[in-house]
Amino acid sequence: MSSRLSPAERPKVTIYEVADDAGVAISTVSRVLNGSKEVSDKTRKKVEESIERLKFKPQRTAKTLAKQQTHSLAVAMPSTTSLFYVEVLKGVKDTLRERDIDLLLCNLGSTAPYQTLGRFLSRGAVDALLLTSLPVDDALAAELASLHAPVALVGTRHEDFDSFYLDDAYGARIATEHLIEAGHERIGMITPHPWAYDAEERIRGYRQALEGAGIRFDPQLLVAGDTLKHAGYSEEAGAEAMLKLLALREPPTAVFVSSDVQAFGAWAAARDRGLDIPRDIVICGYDNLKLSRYLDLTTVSQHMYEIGAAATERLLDRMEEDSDDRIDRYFQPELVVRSSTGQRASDVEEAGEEE
Amino acid sequence: MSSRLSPAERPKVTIYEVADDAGVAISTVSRVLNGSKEVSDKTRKKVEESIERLKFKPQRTAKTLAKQQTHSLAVAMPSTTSLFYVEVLKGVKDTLRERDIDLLLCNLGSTAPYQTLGRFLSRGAVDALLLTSLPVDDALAAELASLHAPVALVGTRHEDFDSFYLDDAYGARIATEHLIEAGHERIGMITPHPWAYDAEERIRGYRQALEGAGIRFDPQLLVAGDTLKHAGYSEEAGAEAMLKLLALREPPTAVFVSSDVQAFGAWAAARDRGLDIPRDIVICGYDNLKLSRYLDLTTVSQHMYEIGAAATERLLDRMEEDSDDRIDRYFQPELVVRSSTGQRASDVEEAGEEE
DNA sequence: TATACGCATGGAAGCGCTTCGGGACCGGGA
DNA sequence: TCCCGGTCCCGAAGCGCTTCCATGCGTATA
Repeated sequence: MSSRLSPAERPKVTIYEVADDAGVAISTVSRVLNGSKEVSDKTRKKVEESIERLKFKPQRTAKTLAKQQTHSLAVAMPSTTSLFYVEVLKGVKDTLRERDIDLLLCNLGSTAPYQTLGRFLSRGAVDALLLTSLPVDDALAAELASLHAPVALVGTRHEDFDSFYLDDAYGARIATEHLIEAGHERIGMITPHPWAYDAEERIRGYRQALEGAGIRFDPQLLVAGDTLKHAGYSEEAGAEAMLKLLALREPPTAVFVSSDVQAFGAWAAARDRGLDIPRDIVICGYDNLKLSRYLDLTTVSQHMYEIGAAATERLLDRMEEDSDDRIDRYFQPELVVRSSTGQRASDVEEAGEEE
Repeated sequence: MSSRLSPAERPKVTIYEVADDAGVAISTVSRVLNGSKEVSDKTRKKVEESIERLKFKPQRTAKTLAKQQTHSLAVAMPSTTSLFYVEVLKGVKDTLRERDIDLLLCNLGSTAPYQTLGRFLSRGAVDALLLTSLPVDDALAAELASLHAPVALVGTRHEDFDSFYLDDAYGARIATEHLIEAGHERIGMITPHPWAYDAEERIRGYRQALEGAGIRFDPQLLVAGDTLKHAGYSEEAGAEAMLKLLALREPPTAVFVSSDVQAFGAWAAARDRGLDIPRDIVICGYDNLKLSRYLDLTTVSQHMYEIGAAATERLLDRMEEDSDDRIDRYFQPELVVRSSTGQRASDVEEAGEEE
């Protein structure tokens, strides 16, 4: 290796050099590269040898321009590093595995989602877009349509796009019902910020469950943290909310928390107050993060991994052959009972999906 | 909006249409787009109006080909969704914020790192590459050099590239010393798989500490889990290893775990055996994941967020103006004491970085 | 043997932008 | 009045691929 040209001084090798070397036209080289069958075995072999000899690697960006497709899929989420969205991302990555497709990440941020999304919102910017947790209004729908690329929505719905979403009310209801069945009557709920678009449904489910059991809804028991980060889906906000509940004259004996992340914070806050869980207070989360199994937190599984995978699968399909019909599919949440609501854990057998 | 052409039938608008509309040459439009000052105010305004009117958005891919740069930074890590690397990723994203640079993710996977990395290893594939936890041998160094783009190494070192790495031995030593100071003598250590390239250093630090305190090293107390995923840096592996320790005739009273993730598993395993932490057994982790604060886990901070940010910063600098010198910087780990090693927590004041 | 046809290949025109060389036009100094 | 230098803009040639069309050749058909 040392006797040859160092990479830095090695002349740039393009399809032209390969064509020269093999004594064919660049169109023929291109055909070989793309596995076209209109090439005789003899020439193919010749070209392949040249490619090998020159260590030629086709430049993606040129192909991109010529074919008008980017080999990329963009994923836009409020935060690409929060535990919750990471689950979705895992689903995306695992289905993308082995495909020759670049994954582009776009943090919407909670403040100005459209701004950062903007980069992808023009024809030819990406081949497909996975958009999570962003309600789609008419203006955005028009922008998305102008992409001329498949778009999938996760966590929200719009008739023009493939939608994969959740029955939040149902999830909240089964969680609350579980607490009721465990004998609790004074049940608090920790929500994210009220303007988080998915808070409302969960509150509805919570109230449905109470109502179904003949328990009066007490507004005092419905609290949110003050920290704004991640629309209130944060450990900090969870802790703050829990402290509010504990400060009540008559604190709840059980708390349904809108997310596992908040539940972690709430748990820590209760523990710091010297409370034992589940002896002194019972906690139920929402999301079933992988971590929750190790905290032994009862929670509601939203199958985010599966949703991410399903949405990606669909996008890949449409990238190969687009179709006019739109998927509108919702995933049913599922209760996962662990010891934080009283039951001693005996469910360590859950399959761990690849990270 | 409804009276106009729908986006689908709207004619494709390129720089030519804008030039036509404004009555100038495309080169002039290009100059306006790039803020060149060789354009009179009058023409500039005219062009800007046309751009606005036609809703023109320059196509990145064309620019990419013309300028031979991709406006993208690739991050390659063993897993882009594991808690540990997510911290690094946060650092990357936060420093990239507001920059017009795409973030490409590349999962090395534990099995065939070079294969997936390959896509980026050719001239013009990406503008910069951040490579974590992958030891660089001569062959890889040559490949990286042929990128003709800045490369930063995180967690490993190579003289040809900017390197940001950690003093693993030191971190393991201060953790173990902390356990010793707390009065423990029979101290176990849970390592990842022995062939994990960073395991060795930590074991060395652990032994150094024991030695320094005159405690004999007992090979029985050095264990790893059997699960291979993530090179043993997983909850599962941590749990398995803890069970091995507990099965010893004379189990340890304190355990130093090579990573917080493993510590979570170890913690759960101990808890499931009815042990209380820290009363019955003491645990110290490594990494200081955000979550660890809520578990109240004593751990060693590796400042991964800062490292990710520093490396990205450097790459951005070199993208603007490359330099020949190479950074070789190491970060000193820091002990974070919490209640899992006996002390009652009183350190909830840690600043929470933006996720 | 002449004609038609199919296959393998070459040639050239894009894809949508950047950039360089040059030209038109204007103003000021000699 | 002439020349020179600047400013502002145009035209055209890339960037490295894909792909359509044309061409030449060999083979089957009449």
